[in-house]
Amino acid sequence: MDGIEVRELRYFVAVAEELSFSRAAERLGMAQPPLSRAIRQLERRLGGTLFHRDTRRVGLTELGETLLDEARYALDVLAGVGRRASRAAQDTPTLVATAKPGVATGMLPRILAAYACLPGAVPVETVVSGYREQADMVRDGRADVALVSSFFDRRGLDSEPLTTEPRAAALPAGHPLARREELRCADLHGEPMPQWPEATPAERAYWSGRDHHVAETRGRLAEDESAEVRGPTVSDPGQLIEVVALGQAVALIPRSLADANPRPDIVYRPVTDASPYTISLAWSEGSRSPHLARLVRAATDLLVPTG
Amino acid sequence: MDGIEVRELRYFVAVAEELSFSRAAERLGMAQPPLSRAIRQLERRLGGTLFHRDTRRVGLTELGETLLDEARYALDVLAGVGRRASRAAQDTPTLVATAKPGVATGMLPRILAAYACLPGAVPVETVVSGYREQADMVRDGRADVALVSSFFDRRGLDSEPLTTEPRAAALPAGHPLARREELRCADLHGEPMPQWPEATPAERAYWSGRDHHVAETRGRLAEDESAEVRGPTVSDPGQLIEVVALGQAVALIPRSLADANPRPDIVYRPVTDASPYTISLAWSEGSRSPHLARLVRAATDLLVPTG
DNA sequence: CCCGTCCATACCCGCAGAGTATAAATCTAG
DNA sequence: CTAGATTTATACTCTGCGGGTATGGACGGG
Repeated sequence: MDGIEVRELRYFVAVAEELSFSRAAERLGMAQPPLSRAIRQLERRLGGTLFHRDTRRVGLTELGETLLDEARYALDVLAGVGRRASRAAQDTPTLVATAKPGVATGMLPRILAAYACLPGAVPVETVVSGYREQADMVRDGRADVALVSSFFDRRGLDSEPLTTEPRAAALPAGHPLARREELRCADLHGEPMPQWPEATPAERAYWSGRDHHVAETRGRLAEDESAEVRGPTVSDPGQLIEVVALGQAVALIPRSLADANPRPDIVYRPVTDASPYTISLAWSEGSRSPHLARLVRAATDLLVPTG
Repeated sequence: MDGIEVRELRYFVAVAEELSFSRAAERLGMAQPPLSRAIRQLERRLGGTLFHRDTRRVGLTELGETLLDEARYALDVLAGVGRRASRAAQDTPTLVATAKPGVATGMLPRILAAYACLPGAVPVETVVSGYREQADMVRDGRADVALVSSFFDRRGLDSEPLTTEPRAAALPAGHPLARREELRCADLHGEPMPQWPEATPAERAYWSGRDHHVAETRGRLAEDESAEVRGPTVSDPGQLIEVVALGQAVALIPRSLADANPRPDIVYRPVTDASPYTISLAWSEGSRSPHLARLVRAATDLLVPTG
């Protein structure tokens, strides 16, 4: 009846990810029998089974699925507490900021410069993060703040929008839609759209113009599964531009990305009803550092002139 | 270097709350020496001291203060995972909804009735919660959804606004400000305002009209410490009305509360620039139960007609 | 049909965490 | 100023639990 053990959660996540007790045990650096016992113990404590085991294959039950999600979340929170506390214990307090390479790169130095001018500013370290990794880095304490772009997973984070801009369609030069001056989301629905690897359904909806601006506020619960024509997979904006130029896809991109890539073989057309592209500053809900608060204040004062 | 132990967090919170190792040990049902050791070990792991101890008095260091906050949050998350998982393991899935007695009471039955009509609806249990306790109940898994009113601590919760209404000033009948038709927040700043017990700074700012609608979006970081005249302490809306009627204070209340209490000895005047009073449905970010999602959908469809 | 693979069971061990006794330190009372 | 009370820190012991090893048993592949 006493609270759950983190150790058990870690074990459970490992088994759920490997779908094998022996592989999970190896990954955890332990033997398999104690792992089995620990999972059994967790199941007894919860009063339900987490895995189907037919001595050959291991699969998650429905209960296991939901616990997996919750367990990951809880472990992130816990790791974040530990990391932030460790860093706060150092005698010279420091902030860590992160941003993905690309669109938002220019913004971070300006924010940090503005912050550095404030009295009592502490040193800020900048680290680059992989695509869509920023939110995780903030959640688990590897970073204090991140520049994130819509769409991102808001769980566990507070955020403040900094800039917002309309989105445009990037079309190969000869494309029929290029003749029109303005487009709407529905016009793009039959077209092949570039795919981002490991994108969530909500992210796919946003980048294909099917999110109906619901995704912005409560993405996890929103679902729009209307059929989508999937184009080639791309993993950075440069690839995306190339794919469009080759006529393999049509993309819905932020205006600034269009402006940064003027090319004769691509035409950009505003998409009037697409939800806008927003860059936000995000930080952990768990953290109440005054230094962090000042950095956030500096960023909003700089980019969202009060009015 | 390995992640933090929950046991350590529990111990730390106990000591931080009791500000005494021996009392904390008693509360935890253990002896005092192992507690001291555990805290020392935690301090070594973090690389900083958490308590000032002069063998007579124990006090939190700055690091301790921030860790206390984070630790409470993390423990809530963990407890929530455990409770939700235990409940999900029962063969008959159930949802638990909570609301404070008072303003929002009438709304919950309507939501639940609308939900109950849906196919596949599961039984919903209703529990009442103390004032401002709803968010905690959702965080630590005692409830799945809560009707919460601005202002509340959003950490760890997703929420969806259901209704929003302007706020008005409640003034004793003979009050000078009662002569004017409309007021602004600044007009109230010199007046004594009722105090809610254990209110956070952000809550005090909201109820005294000093939040500048910043509190709505990022309350934790907002601070407005301009001097406030504190009136008598009240713990429910009925008391608040009485206190105003007796001429002991002036209050900033939601319009519906004013409408529900027409009295000859109180006059209500709209406060045009006060941030509105919002009732939201809140649930844990950690949870992805489809039943919960349907309940949320039912509530929003009922109260926020799509348009 | 046999062998390999993978999970479960049985049993043992070591250590971390908890208890007891006690010292050291500081405040209070008189 | 001193004696007692209170509270944290130290020293030592012990026990329970988490982990390891060996092995059994079930299923699938060849």
